[in-house]
Amino acid sequence: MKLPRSQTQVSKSVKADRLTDVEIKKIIREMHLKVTHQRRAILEVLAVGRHHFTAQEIFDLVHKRFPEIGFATVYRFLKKLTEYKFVSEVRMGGLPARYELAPTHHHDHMSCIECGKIVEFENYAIENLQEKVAAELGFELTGHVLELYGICPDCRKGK
Amino acid sequence: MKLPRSQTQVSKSVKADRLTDVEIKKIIREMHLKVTHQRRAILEVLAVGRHHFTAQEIFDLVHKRFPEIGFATVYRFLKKLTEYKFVSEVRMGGLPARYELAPTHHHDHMSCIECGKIVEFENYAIENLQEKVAAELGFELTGHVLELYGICPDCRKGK
DNA sequence: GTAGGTGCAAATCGTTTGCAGTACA
DNA sequence: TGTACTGCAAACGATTTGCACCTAC
Repeated sequence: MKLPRSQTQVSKSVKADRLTDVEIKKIIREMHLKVTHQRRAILEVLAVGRHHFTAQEIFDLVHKRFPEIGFATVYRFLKKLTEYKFVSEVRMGGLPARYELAPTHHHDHMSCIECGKIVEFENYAIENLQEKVAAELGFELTGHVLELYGICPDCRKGK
Repeated sequence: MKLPRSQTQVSKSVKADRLTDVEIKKIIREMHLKVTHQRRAILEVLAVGRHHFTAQEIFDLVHKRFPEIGFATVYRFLKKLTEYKFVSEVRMGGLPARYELAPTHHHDHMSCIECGKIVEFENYAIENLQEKVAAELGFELTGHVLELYGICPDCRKGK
């Protein structure tokens, strides 16, 4: 196998950036919830670009189509989605939580401590070393959390 | 195979569980702040056992000796201490932040998902790779969280 | 003496909850 | 039809801030 120049891969959205009506209904029904237009709209928003959205951002986007929607609805549904692992919740420092549609592939996060922006990455060398560390400690590795914090290109320029 | 000089170090540091008056004054003065009894009390509390305390816990403990102290003082000083890296702030989920006197050596954690045991380790290769990843993403790295989860030697045997 | 520190209370911010009305199955 | 869902507003908990009074230097 040919090794790429860098072992770090920034995940590009090779994933579909929208969910079909059928997929949306399936997700909601799997949680034993009723399919409402608010919930559909929230899932549609989450699928766009598969970014990491704050509850506020999701609210704003859904609000454009359903001006009557309330924050409570957004939070309540995000909580359910998180419980059922359909979305993953990322919290950084004191910043508002960010939500992303559960990724199909494993990845870690690099977050900007100033603006909260999150970039996904995958680094095979680090993953391998984690296995090695666990083995040296006599552990059977079952999972990990790796979050890098720093200042993103934009915020560095902005200073 | 014989394990070569491993890059993974299990930390065994024996830290003092109290700070001397001189050390406390030194810390405060390095931040260009005035030495008040409130600030001394907060540092003394943080040194006890070197646990991870919430602001509330620190407040409670200091409050026993200085019933007049306010939350604002605790938070304001913790913020300064964090800025100057004398304490590290750990935030988990939506839970209140926890503060610990900055350990002399950086370390990460490997936790057993069955018995909860935590082993500290330090792996320079991983640390270096994290720097590399951040650089590739254009970020200035300021910190990270690496938690490995798995089953410890004892629990593996026990099965 | 004076700049900086303090306690208090009110303000803020993200998030949660109670409730009365609404809509999906 | 009935129960789950919704929007609203108020409640919440952690943290921050404004301000008049103190205190270390």
